[in-house]
Amino acid sequence: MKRATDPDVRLLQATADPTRLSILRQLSAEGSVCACSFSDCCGVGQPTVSHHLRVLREAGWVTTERRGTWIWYAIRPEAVERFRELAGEFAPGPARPVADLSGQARPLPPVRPAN
Amino acid sequence: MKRATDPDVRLLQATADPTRLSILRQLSAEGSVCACSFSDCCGVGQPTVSHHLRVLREAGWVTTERRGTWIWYAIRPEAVERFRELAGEFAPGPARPVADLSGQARPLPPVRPAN
DNA sequence: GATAGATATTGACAAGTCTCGATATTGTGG
DNA sequence: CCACAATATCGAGACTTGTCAATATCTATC
Repeated sequence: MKRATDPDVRLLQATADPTRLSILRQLSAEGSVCACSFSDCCGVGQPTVSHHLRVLREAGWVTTERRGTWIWYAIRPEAVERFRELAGEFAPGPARPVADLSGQARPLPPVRPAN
Repeated sequence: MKRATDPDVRLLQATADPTRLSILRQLSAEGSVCACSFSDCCGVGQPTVSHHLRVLREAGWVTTERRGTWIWYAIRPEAVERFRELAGEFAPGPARPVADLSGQARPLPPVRPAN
């Protein structure tokens, strides 16, 4: 997989892992969570948790706040907002052209017929 | 990456690629698109497009309809719905506990203090 | 049936990802 | 300064993914 440069792809890529999805869900439910709380919830070791938290941070999903020895993670509202914009972008498509063309022997040729 | 079994993760994983995101956007904009239209829009070869369309199909994102020699792809409404549910699940967190604890010398110990 | 066009599959390779053990870093308290 | 706890980084191994060239499959038309 080529490393994604598009911020949207990075945001999506960061959600596309079971461990990170669990982390995001826990953060969504509890608001702010100490890094140490993830170690067992996800069934992976501490370095792995740290790695996933870094991925989430670099994708813009979370912020950190150091408090003494431990570090609290929280979801960034901007990330949630952007993700919802993406969700709003996706649609089954306008006016279902397939149905519109069902009476014809063949649909209209595609925008760019071939290569 | 261990192959994802969770349907939600598969749905998210399918979006986490530049080519597939382009495909989903084009489908969202145009409704139903012939497979041959993707070859050039994404700057990849025909087998690669076919591969990505398969990933999207197996993740539940798209359906296909054969019409003569070519095949039309369209986004499944169920996928959009599920994706939006996921988007609604994510939140910056309830009541911002971090701020609530800012006056204390130390925050309350995490739910599960350590390993 | 033979031919041509559109799409799918196969096989291979480079590159990325997830995971862990070991180690380094940072902050706290004696 | 020293020991301890929490977190991050490093290096390596197993696995997955994206891409392509070559080939196969399927459909329409002659």
